Amino acid sequence: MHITAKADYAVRTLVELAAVGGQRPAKAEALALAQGIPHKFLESVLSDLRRADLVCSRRGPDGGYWLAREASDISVADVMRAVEGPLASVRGLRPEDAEYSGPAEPLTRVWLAVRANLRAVLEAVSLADIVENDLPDFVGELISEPTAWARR
Amino acid sequence: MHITAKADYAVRTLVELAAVGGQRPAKAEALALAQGIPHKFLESVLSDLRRADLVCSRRGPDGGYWLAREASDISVADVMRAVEGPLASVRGLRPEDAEYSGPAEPLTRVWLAVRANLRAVLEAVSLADIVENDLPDFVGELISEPTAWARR
DNA sequence: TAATTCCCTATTGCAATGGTAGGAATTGAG
DNA sequence: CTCAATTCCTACCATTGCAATAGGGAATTA
Repeated sequence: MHITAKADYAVRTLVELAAVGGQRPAKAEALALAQGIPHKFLESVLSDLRRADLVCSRRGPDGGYWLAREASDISVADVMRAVEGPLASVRGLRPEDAEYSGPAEPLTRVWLAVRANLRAVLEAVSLADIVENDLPDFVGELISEPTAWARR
Repeated sequence: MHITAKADYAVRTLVELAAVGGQRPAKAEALALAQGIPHKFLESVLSDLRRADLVCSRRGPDGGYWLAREASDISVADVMRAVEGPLASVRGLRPEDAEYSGPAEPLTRVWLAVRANLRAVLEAVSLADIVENDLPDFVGELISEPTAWARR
């Protein structure tokens, strides 16, 4: 799984938005500066996020962006799906649509399990969890095992 | 996470190899036909697998490919790492090398948890498990939950 | 020596990735 | 009404990866 720059930027930007709170709109330029993201590139990310109804925006002086929902109601999975497509795909198809013949037939279930385990993390973690630095317990348990840090 | 054609082909081919058993070498052409894979493309996949010491090969009439190890000793993770790089990366970096500042700091741990959960499936399933259609119990449990099939 | 098969290098078409540039549309302040 | 700030839109660009194809060289066996 490759987390692209776009997805990474999107999550970081929304976390930043969640951190500053929704009182006054935050400007793209300020967000870009805060997270070290190229300003014009971030603008295209933000427009994806707006089209996915994750942020609202206003133009003009005192314009900017703010979260469309509460930070606790936006998961990392929501963000990733907004900027990339589905979380998991096999040769461009959804895992359940990948069909196999012969001895490879059980493979579909392997890909489904992969997606389920991906979702288990990405859907469980909200922007609020990140801002408050209070990730779900099972996340901490997952990475406390030494194998989680093995480089391989 | 996108499972590329190359990775998909690699797993299916090795499963096919595991199914026919290691008595006589299997020819690339036959493997390609059995799994519906373009022959010349499969050859390049097989050469990746050979360089990763997952298969052995011999030329000439009665040449072909066979598994370098027992099917129970090769995991899906092994195969995917042989043809794509590391299982998980963030903007080209390993998750533990992705550094964040400010409120996004906990993100590193989220990516580590994602990788850990990916590995949990891919390292646990061996080629033998697939051929025998006897996947680990927790895989069955993962996909028995209805949310595993939600399209979203 | 001939047939078979793997092995290696090169090339191709296409889409995705990660940006950059410029200007039009909207908004608020004076 | 006008000006400045800001988002919004379209287009462009360079590099890389993806999925494949083509052709021939090297090894192996009969």
